[in-house]
Amino acid sequence: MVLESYNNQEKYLVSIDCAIFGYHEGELKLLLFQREKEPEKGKWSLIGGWVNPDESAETAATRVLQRITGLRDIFLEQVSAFSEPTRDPGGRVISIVFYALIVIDENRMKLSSEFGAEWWPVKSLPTLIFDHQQMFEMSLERLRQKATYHLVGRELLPETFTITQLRSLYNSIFSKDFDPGNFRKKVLSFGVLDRLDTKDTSVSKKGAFYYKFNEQKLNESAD
Amino acid sequence: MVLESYNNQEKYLVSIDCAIFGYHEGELKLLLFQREKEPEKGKWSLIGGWVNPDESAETAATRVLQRITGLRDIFLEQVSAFSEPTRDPGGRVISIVFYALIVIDENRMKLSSEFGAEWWPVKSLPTLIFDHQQMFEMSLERLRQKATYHLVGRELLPETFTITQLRSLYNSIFSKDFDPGNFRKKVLSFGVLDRLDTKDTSVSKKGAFYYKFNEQKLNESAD
DNA sequence: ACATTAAAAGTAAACCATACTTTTATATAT
DNA sequence: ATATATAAAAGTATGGTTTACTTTTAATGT
Repeated sequence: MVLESYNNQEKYLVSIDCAIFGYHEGELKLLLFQREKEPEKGKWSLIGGWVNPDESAETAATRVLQRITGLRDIFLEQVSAFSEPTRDPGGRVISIVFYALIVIDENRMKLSSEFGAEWWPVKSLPTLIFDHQQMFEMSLERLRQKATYHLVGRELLPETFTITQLRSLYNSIFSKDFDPGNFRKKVLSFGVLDRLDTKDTSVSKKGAFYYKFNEQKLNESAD
Repeated sequence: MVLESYNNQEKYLVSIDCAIFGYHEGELKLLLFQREKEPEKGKWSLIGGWVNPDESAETAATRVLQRITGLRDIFLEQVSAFSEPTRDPGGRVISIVFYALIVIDENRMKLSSEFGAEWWPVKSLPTLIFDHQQMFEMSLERLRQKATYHLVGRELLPETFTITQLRSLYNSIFSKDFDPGNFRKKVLSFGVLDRLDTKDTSVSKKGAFYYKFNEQKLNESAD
């Protein structure tokens, strides 16, 4: 806005909320906080935080994510601003929502329990506070869009993985079963995966080759 | 955000900015304001406004749009929040950006000149202030996405129109020439257009049938 | 050695996009 | 009246992609 005076205008609290997706034990999961105080005590919420004076919303989200997970370089994308005047009963707060994708790795990841955070399967979430259910739904929709045009395995799977693991990730993102043969063909046609010489024999006697993302080809094919 | 205290937190000005698209004389156009004061005097900007205490960003955008154009029920979609701390040299302002689609109709539309507003072809825009160029680019990208999966004619064309007019709208949204036959086939396959008995004979001797959107079929096929 | 398992490769039909050609309707000129 | 020109509208042929399904392959454990 540029025409009217900047004085005499009401100011508002601005926060970020973040739908953190991870993939674990064959399921897409969402990281949630349990609320410790009234109102809404016991209910669950997305991870959030304030936007500080020297931060953009993106920077604030990155900071919060790093504090919770201990991880740097997390994939992050803005979903939408939520601004209904009464959306937060505690006061007028405008929240800018992001979704994030992280590799769930208990070793590298800070214990989320220290923040009262827990992973929930997206198929059976608890009741969320305020408008957080809607925030989650919009975030999942965005993730699906992203996963349609780009391979999202690098953000959600360990460094090496089998095509079957990638497929089961996609199955759980889209809540449907992709055909194994067609999925393989499609995924390899992106031309960004390198096949390794090693195999995963834990699930099949034949064994399935491990793959990893080729960063260079990934950059070349970027958007 | 829900955990920390709401006090002791900095508050910010929150505005909306709106990329208003219209279609006129075979061209996609953007409605812009010329800035009357320093800084950036003479430069152009998107239409903007403050978010009032009793309003969501969507409500604020609708109000501003109605004030500028005199029109109700304008199609409006949120694009993104822009929140770089220094994006506005006049102060910390977080702006939520929308794009809107309107039918340019001099009769029904309030003279935009009273606000110093002018229609600019998107192919030759003037220099825009602040981050408004980026706002425009993201808005156009969203419009293209929308137009890919939905027919956007109803929001941008008069009530009745020929397939050729619709095609030339799409040509100008995507800056390319769609094949007449294929475009017709594709567009009619959506199944939301009704052919009228009247024809436009101003451009061809054979004449081209007028079409209009069938609201019911449009609702049934919605998303 | 053989049965078993799931990966991996292969196939055939259906579907859709694209480039291009032909037909049609009609105002205007002859 | 008839011919001509114009662009709409319809049609066609090709190539690529998606989808459902089948066959082959590699490796393990009995």
